[in-house]
Amino acid sequence: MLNNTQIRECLDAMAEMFPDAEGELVHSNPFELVIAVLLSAQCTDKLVNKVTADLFQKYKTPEDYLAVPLEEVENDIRSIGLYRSKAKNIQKLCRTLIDNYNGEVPKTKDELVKLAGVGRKTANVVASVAFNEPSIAVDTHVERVSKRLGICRWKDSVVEVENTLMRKVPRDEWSVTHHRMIFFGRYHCKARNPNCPECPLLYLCREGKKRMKKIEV
DNA sequence: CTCCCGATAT
DNA sequence: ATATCAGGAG
Repeated sequence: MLNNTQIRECLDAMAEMFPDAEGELVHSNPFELVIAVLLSAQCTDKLVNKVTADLFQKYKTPEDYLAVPLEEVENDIRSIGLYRSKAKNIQKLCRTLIDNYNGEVPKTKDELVKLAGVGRKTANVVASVAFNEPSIAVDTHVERVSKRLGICRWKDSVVEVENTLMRKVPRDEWSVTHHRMIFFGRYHCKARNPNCPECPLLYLCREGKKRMKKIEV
């Protein structure tokens, strides 16, 4: 397990590698962001952006998604994958926004997680990006990077990873750290082929050292 | 825990 | 061919 100094070194290295890291889901308001993040489950940001380019032209409001049959929404997001549950969740979410929130996206995480298709990770992203509430959304990249480096334990749940990060990272760095960890995981510490040989954190990374030994033998 | 699921990289 | 992708619901 890394100590506080080592974790600080991780944050600094990531800041140097990805100083401008930020969310890559294209959106122009909180409602579009919720839809985009909901769609992004088990799918790349790039593909989500390709689909939402047309989707957000066609559907501007919660009412718009409810004005067409479920099958039409399914068809409009089909290429994303998991499209049946996502389409159903979108319409259900829109119904809730209209019935309970005057058609607006609620701002607190407690309210956000109650929306269909919105779990802890999506709620954290929306709260952070749309409403400037400090958050660390633990997605596949944040989880993998935290575990490889040794910031948390391999068996930790995503909630435990999130709690550990919130404890170890200063609150005013939560949102940038979250985005830098995603970039670090997406472009450098990749799931399949992590770039350990060129990693500035190799000297403290337990998984990296293990992998480098394998390569040499 | 399983299921949902198409696109893309390797 | 198969692992992986800004996960969430049942």
